[in-house]
Amino acid sequence: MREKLEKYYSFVFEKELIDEIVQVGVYKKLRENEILVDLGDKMKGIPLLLEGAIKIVREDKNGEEILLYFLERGDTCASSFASAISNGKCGIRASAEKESEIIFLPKEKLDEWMLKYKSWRTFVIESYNIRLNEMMETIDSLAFMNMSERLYKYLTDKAQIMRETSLNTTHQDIAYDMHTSRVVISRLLKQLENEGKIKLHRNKIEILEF
Amino acid sequence: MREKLEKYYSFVFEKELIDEIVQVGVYKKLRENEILVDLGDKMKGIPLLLEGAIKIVREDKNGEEILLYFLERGDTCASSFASAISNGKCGIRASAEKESEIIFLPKEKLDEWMLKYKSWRTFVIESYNIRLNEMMETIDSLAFMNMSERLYKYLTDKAQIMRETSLNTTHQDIAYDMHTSRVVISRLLKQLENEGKIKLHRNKIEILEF
DNA sequence: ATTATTTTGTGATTTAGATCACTTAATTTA
DNA sequence: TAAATTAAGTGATCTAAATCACAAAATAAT
Repeated sequence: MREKLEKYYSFVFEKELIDEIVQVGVYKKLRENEILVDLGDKMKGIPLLLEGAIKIVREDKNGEEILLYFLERGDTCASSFASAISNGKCGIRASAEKESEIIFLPKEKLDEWMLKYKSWRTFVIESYNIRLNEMMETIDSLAFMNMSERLYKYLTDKAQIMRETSLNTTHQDIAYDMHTSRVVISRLLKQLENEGKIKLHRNKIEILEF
Repeated sequence: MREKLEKYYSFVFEKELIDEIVQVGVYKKLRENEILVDLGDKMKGIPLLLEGAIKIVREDKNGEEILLYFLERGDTCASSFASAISNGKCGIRASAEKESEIIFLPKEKLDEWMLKYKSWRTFVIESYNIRLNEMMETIDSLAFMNMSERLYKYLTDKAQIMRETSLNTTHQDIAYDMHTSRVVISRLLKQLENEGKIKLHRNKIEILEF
């Protein structure tokens, strides 16, 4: 734990803060598709992502969902932070897109560290900013882009996060994330393949052009 | 200034913090439609809203825009905070939806107060949370609602923020905010009128049902 | 190997919303 | 008061995406 923490966070946190995190943080390994936070959960702390990729989705009353963004190593879940601090409920679901490793930080420390460590304050504010910007990007795609553009962005974004040039996914899964139908995705994917941007396989999409 | 500050913020901030705000804050009155923050601006501080209503919109490269949310008294602009702290650019435009009063807080104090005042920390985190939640609501509308539902939500939300049951606006203005066309808005408004939810006038929409 | 299941492909149809083109009504300006 | 401008109404057409209804592969289960 300390090793990875230092690898990804030593340029973010002071040494003393890293020491504290090692002391109070709870290491957890998430298997693929494991749910980390569910709708309406009250958070007892926040996760610090060491390795892997976490998908954050929003769900409406009819159980339909839409992808908000992905988290990767170095990220934390701003929504959890919010929920942890204010004892409120979390309006999102977070699930591991692949095997991931996190450190769970107890909420008692969150405010304490705000006083003690400048790097923690910066990290928290930075995290919120990144998240706000991600949300704006999501709004941009929904408001200004057509399905084909959104789809291509989804594929390249996800590939980036997963650190792979191929995605192991089905058309139906993409449709869920983008809140549309499988038929639409299948047709647009075929179109992107004809344009030479991707190559389709069963359960797998190769991205040829970024 | 002190008077309004105490009226709306005395339950939020400690007395000492209010004193400091009075000392370093710059009071500003915004006339209707005045632009407070524009796309790409670097913020030298953040606005604290005393009175009025501020509209926050996002614009894409083609100059098309979409409403993100409104701010009302007691709110601050989280995007500005982000931008001010990190010296980055602001990805939004903020304009006064009606005559408003703000206090401009210099960015030098933002981090200093994080150390000194628990209430300031809470306020900053709370503001971010509120904004994240607003953004999620915006995403919900875009992803899950049809135009008619979005329109009705827009009207009732805006009326709430403006503290009026009638809105002085044109169909075209609504169309800009919702990133659609005037024709679509006109037809849906007529429909809502037929359903008895609103009453249409020239340059004015009465909301009959909330 | 045969059957069942999952994933993908594809035609046909429908629909919300976009776009075009123009009219009518209200308000402002000259 | 007449002309110009701005706001709103409305028919016609178009299109992206949704929906329905299957067929055809690929893979997994028996």
